[in-house]
Amino acid sequence: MWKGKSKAIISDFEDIHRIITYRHLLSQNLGVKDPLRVVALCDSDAFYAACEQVRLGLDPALPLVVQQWDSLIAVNYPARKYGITRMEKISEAKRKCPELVVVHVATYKEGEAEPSYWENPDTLTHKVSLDHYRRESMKIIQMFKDGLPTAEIEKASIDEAFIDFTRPVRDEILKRYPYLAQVPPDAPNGLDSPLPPPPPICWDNLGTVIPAHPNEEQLDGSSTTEPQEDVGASETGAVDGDDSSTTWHDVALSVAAEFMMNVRHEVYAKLGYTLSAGIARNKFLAKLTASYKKPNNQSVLRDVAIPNYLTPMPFQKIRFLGGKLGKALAQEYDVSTVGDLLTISLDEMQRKFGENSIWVYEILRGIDRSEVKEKSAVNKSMLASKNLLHPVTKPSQGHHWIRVLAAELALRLNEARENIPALWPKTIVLHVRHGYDSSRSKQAAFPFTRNVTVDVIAAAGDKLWKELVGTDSSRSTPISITSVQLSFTGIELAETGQRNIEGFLKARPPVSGDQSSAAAGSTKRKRDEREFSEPPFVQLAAEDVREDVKVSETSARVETSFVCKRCGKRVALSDVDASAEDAIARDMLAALRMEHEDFHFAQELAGQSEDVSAPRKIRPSDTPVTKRKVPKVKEGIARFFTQR
DNA sequence: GGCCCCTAG
DNA sequence: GGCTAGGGGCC
Repeated sequence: MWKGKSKAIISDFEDIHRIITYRHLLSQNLGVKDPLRVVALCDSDAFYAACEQVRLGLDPALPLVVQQWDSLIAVNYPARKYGITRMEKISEAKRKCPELVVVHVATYKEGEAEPSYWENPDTLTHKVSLDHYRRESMKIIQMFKDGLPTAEIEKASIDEAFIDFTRPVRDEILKRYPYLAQVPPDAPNGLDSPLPPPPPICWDNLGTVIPAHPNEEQLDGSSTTEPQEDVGASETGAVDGDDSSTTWHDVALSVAAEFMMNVRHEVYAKLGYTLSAGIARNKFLAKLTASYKKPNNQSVLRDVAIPNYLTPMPFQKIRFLGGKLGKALAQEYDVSTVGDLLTISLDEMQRKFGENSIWVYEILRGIDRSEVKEKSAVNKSMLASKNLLHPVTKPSQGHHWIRVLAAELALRLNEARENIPALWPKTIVLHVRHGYDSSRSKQAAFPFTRNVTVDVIAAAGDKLWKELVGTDSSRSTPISITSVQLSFTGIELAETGQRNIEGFLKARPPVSGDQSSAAAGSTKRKRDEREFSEPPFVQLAAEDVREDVKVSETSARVETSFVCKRCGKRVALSDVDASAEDAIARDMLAALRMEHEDFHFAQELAGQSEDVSAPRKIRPSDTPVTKRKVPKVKEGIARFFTQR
């Protein structure tokens, strides 16, 4: 029906045949409209597997997989030669390749300070940790930034980044071809005159150039095999027979390819990771181009090659069309390739799929206006989750997993704070999945605390848990919880009173009862190692876990209040909180103590005398999830400081 | 701001 | 399939 249109009509891709003028070249800020725009997508090959191979100092040629419980989460290329894929059982993979190197991903274990590599982690007691990969990822991104100081770099995921080469490439072109900097006096239209013909391009060692006309005979001599391990490559990155098709945009692509090649080599030399890259005129094409040839390769998509590259492409391979939208398109028109969809008019598409489908319409024609923009160095959210093979059936069993997840979040947040001390997660969210389908979540404001401990996080998590699933006594019907997720969202720099906050975070709080060290001047003291590296799990050890089971009438009631050594006041949990189960009440009291100390400390930093006002009962973590007015961000922080 | 859904690696 | 992350819609 819609099929049969096998050949793209060149006019569908008109946008790519723009004449490049002096004005284009000499303008600095044309943004996504820049006809010389060059974007790359660079990703790491089988990243998790590569991380383990590098970490263990193994030969990269060995077949290696990363295991997570019974399945695989990464398969390196040597292992793929045996037909091993992800989504496969370990036993199956080993059968296919007996000498397979199998590395289990690092896990946290109860009672341990940090994640580590265990022989036989137990899914009942461990949770996996991807920390090592996150750190390695940051190293690679940092090398991109160092090696390409004028390029825009956007980390797109743990193993890939977009790089906008437009600026460095323009600079380089002007350097190599200085005559372009001046509009010749005899140019017919001044700045709007076309640039002179571009020089011929030698694509050797710049990667694989995707042929413009794949069916035609290709030239020899422009072979573009990789210098690194890619000896077997027979790809001939043939340029079209006649050089007349070469444009200045091709020159730009070739310069970018040169830069990309250099950076990839640097990363390999310094970190040991092989990368694949795609270089094209925009993000979407760069992404599609990167997959042209892997691993350890880079490919270049010239503008002339766009129509024939795109037309036969199954559109569900395109970013954002891989899901429901792509499926809906395929079903609506009973088609599968980009070429098939080119016959659908914009009107038609918008009628069926809404205004926004202009985006799809353009993408199919190689147009993508999205910008490469640097993401802030810090993640906006932090999630720790655990699927439960043995579903939780009683609300009281939740506390244990909340603690485990809280411990991971504490570790990760404090690690992030080593670089950026004023990092503050504004909200904490608990997701709980019941059975297979339904999943619900609750969130609450997270207190701004100097020392984010497991206790503080777990106390907040417990509260959310109570609202989400209730308590043993409040529930008569059995439950079946198959997954628990605890996350921070809205992680940002605490922006108000920056200096105060810095001081607040850096200095060690006065130890209760230790009056001598209570002076605010103690900031000069070396940062106590314990402040950030105190293993959150230490407190989660045996007695705490045991506490879960021995909630009996006979055991003495846990403390629900404490007397502050500094102000002499008794600070108590609210009645509701105090009535919680022991283990939970304990967390909440610990959190309260933390906040109370913060209060004193902040007061001192602000230079107040101690006796002016006894700290009121501070209860940020007490903030209910709904209804009650949550204080504005600034007030939240400002509460800790008096104005000067 | 709170909660849900979609997408992707 | 498990563990993350980001963005958008809707009230």
